[in-house]
Amino acid sequence: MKEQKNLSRRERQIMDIVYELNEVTVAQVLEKIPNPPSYSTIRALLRVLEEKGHLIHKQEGPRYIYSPTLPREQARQNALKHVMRTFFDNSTEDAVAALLNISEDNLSEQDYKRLSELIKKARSEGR
Amino acid sequence: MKEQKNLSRRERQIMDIVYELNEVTVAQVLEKIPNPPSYSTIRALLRVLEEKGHLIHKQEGPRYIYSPTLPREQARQNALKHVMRTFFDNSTEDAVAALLNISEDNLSEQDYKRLSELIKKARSEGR
DNA sequence: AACAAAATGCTAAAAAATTAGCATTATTTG
DNA sequence: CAAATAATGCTAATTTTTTAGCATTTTGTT
Repeated sequence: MKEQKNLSRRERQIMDIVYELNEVTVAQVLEKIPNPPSYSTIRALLRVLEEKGHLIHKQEGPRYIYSPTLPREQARQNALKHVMRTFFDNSTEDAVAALLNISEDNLSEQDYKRLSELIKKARSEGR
Repeated sequence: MKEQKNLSRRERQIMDIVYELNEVTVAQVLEKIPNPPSYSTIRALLRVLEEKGHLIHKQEGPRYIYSPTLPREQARQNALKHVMRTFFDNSTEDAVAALLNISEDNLSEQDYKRLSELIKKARSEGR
């Protein structure tokens, strides 16, 4: 039950891409990396990640499609928790405030309404 | 204006500790690491991080005290943005929902009230 | 069916990260 | 103030990561 704290730099970069896209081919990973190494390199890393148990692949036509073994929901929870502890002293309020701050330009009246609903709901369910 | 995407495994681990504690000594870092390497090793890594511009140190009595060059507020924003993109498709709503989900057991009536306030405030300021 | 294109299998080398030891200097304490 | 403690300076070696090349196999196309 231990987490993927043990990822090297490139490995983490690739895992992030995998979680962003949910499923990836070698070519997709290559595209997503700014100054990418060779195709070979990506393959090697995906293979390593699979060996370590972080990815699985299925064959789809001519190519492999990789996806994470740890479901996105769990991975995102872990990620959030980590950020909460590292940067927000586990303060939900501070974290939400920062989220709103980041997003405010893109939020509609509708969105705010939904957010209020979320809190109302959590409040009632929480006790 | 580029970020600390280029941290190795240990480097990131150490930077996280630095951000969690705001200021650190070698000994503190050592304590915070589960299966820690030697004192020497931590020192070497802190030195590297300083060379790379991620940390600065001041002398305090007999020892160095390291702190991040990038202010916590900025670092936390970057971290949140990254999590948002990687795991939440940049959906503020989903992210807030996940935050509430993680925290719900620890939130008081008071806390919910404050969260509601936050949203109300953002809503009015947002336009 | 044959050829071209694109994928994987396997292997090995270069680069980077991680580690620790010894010497030296500063600080605390009895 | 002398000894012990605890810190840094410097250096070097091991391990891990990162990289890429060549061979082979599979797929798509004419």
